[in-house]
Formats: sequence, C-alpha cells, structure tokens
Amino acid sequence: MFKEALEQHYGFLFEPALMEEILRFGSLKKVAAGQQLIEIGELITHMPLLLSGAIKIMREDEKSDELLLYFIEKGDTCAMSFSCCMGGSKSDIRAVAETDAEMIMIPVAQMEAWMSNYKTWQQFVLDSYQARMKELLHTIDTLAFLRMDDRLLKHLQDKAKVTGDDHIHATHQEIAYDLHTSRVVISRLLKKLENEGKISMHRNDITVIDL
Amino acid sequence: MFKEALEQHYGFLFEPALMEEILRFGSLKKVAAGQQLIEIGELITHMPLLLSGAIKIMREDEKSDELLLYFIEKGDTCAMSFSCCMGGSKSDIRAVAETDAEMIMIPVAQMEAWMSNYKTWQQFVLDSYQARMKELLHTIDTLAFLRMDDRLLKHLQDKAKVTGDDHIHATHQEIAYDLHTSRVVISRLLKKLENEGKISMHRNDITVIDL
DNA sequence: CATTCTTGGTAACAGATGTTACAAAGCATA
DNA sequence: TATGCTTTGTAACATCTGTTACCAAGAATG
Repeated sequence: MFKEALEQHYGFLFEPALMEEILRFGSLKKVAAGQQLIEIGELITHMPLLLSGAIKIMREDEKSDELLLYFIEKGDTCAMSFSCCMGGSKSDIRAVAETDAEMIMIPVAQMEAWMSNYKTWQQFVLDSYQARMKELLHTIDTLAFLRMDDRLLKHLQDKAKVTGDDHIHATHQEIAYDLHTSRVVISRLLKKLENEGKISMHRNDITVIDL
Repeated sequence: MFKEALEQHYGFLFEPALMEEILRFGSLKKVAAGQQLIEIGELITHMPLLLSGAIKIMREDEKSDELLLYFIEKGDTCAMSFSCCMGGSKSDIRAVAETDAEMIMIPVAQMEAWMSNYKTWQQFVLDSYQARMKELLHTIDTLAFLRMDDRLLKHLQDKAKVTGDDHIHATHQEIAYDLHTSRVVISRLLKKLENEGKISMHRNDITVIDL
C-alpha cells in the first residue's frame, strides 16, 4: 500500500476524512525513467499526486521543436492537468518521467466533488496553480533575460537538484532538445563551462561542481 | 453606477446573489492610459474585474530589464492578483493601463468567502487561472520558437486588437522595452515589415495592415 | 582484433541580434 | 526663423547562436 508515503508527503496538508477518500479512490502508479505520462492533445482523466521521483514538463510547437518548461517533484501536482480535467479540455503539455517515479492518480469525478467538500483540497489546488504559475514566470525569465551559457548551467543545476545527484547522465543531444538548441552549441558551451571550472565532463556524464 | 457594465460582462457568469454582493463590496476604479496599477513586490489587497479598456502585464529582472507578458481585456481578471491575495504574498508582475480602463475592485476578504459560498465564483477563479496559464504558455512559445521579426509583428497585431485600433501610437523605443530588445533593432525590423507591406509607418504612428 | 554505432570535438561559415555612433527629419517653442 | 528636443534611419561592427561537415574517441559486438 501507499498509505505511508501519502501520509508522509500530504498528511500535513489534508484533513483525515480527505486522506481516507484519497486512499479509497486513488490508485498507485509507478513509472520508469523516460516513460511518457501525458502527450500534448491528450484528454486527461486523472490528476497525479507525486510521491517520489521527478517529472519533466515539456512544450512543443507545430514544427515539433521542444522546450523543457520545468520539473515537478514529490509533494507537487500538475495544476495544468487539473485545469484540463475540469474544463474537459486537452493537455497543453507533455509529461515525461525524469527519474523512476511513484504517484497517486485521482479520477476527475472525485476532484470536482472534493473541490466543494474539502477546504484543504481547495487550498491545495489553488496553491498548486500559484506554484506552477511561478514556475512558468521563472521559465520566461530564463528565456527572455539569460543567454544560452547561463541557461545551460541553470538547467544542469536544476537537473542535479531533482535527481539528487550531481552526476548528470545525458548526451549533449538530449540537453540540446531540452533547451531547444543544437548539439554543437551545447558541446561548445559545455566545454566553456568546463574551462571555467563549473563542471567536469566525461562521456555520458557531466558533474556539476558549481551547485 | 457600474451596474450595467457589470451585468453586461459578468451577468451570464455569476448567480444573482453573487452579483448583489459584488455591487455591495466592489468599488469602481477608473484609470487613464499609462497609469500604473500594481508594482512588482507590492502587497495586493484587491482583485480587479475589468469592465473596459486593456491592461498590460509586465515582468522585470534584477537589472530592470522589462518584458511584456500579455494583455488583459474586459471580462478578464488577473488570476495572479488572486493568488497573491490569498497567499498574502507580493506581486510578481507590474500592471499598467494600456488604454483608459474601468474596473471593479474586490477586497481580499470577500474573495475568500465567495470561494466557499458561490460555486460560480469558484469556477470563475479556476477558469481565470487556466486562461492566464495559457497566456503564459503562449508567451513562452513566442520567446522560445519565434524570431524577433515575428515577435514584433505579433506584438503589433496584439496591440491593435486590445486597443481596437489598427493605428499604434508608440515610439520605437517603447516597443523595444516591451519586447526586451533595443530601439535600433526595432527600427530595422519595422522597416523590413514595411517593405514587406505588412505595416505602414509615420512618426509616432504605425498602421498594421496584416491584421 | 576488426567493424560498427554512438557520442563528442572542432572548424568554418551564415544569420540574427545587440551596440555605438552619428546624421537627418519632425515637432515644439522662444 | 532659430533653437533645441524627440524620434527615426543607417552604417559599421561585435557577439551570439545555428548549421554543415568532418574527424576522432569511446563503447559495443562480432
């Protein structure tokens, strides 16, 4: 059962009666790193409460160009999934497991009921919206005000943080996709960061020194 | 009184009892174009319901570099002001009247009460969040996937739309601030757009042809 | 060991954007 | 009209980012 993990991450947020309901209607979902959770345009039927691991949220344009928006960690949920559920609309984003992850999936019907019946749930949903909004603003700051070298370093630091490991296992090409640039640009800037002593590099392994 | 305008833009959204309360607790605020409504870091005590005109929402970094996030029009509200109010936190954005504008200001205390008591208000707040989230995603798409010439044209089109006037009265410098670039770049690209027949230019007046 | 595939390094170039500097045009006002 | 201020045009250059091409190092496999 996932009772313990739920208690640990959400027990202080939700009232006992609501915890009961979550246990009753929620189902545990385990995913492996790299697995896709939601695709753009897909209808969302459940909302995830993350228990462990990290999820990366991506955006894509018509030309299939990608961009990493932000990571979601334990104790978080995806407020966008909520808004999509409620409105019966389709997902604006793609969600991919960054690490192995566990989450509780709540069906739409319950969410709507809880919104009226549980003050703590209402607050949780509003807080989630606010948190995601802040993340999006942060993403905008990064895009508008930083150059690629700083964006890259920040990305590596973020990635080290959510995985809890200062060793990053990713190819230059994968990083390039996240930041919406080309592999050559990433290789060039990584070399520069290494010369500046902020990272060290080996094949398929970047160590973030400047955390 | 602002009863008529309120009925017109929000009557179909809110139940009669809630309309009553809005009339009782809300106060009308009129602002002139260019006037600042909210500054970054400021504590927010009221939430606006826009009746007429348009508001532009700006972001700023530590170096006082600016960026236009999006416009708010009649029938909209600023979901971020809501989240700030509820959390008692400070504003992440600056709001400036793009045109003369009228709005109803709702005090924090009422908003919180209505959230529990009026289903239609709850829905309105959630819809606002979703709408603002979509705007932010749109802003991110623009920053990540478009080059400056397309961003500029899009900006001019947006501006024409919210003011309801295809003549834009702005200096190149002002446009440069909104898009976070330099005046020279804007002059260069405007000239290019003019050559392409998408706009025509005179001093302090750009006419958007390609709407 | 030889071969193949993946990954990373680098050069050379193109294009977009940012910067500085200066001139010219338009507007306002003495 | 003369003067000064604001706004715009443009050249020249620097820098950043993206693209293409090719090679080399490392890993995997026969």
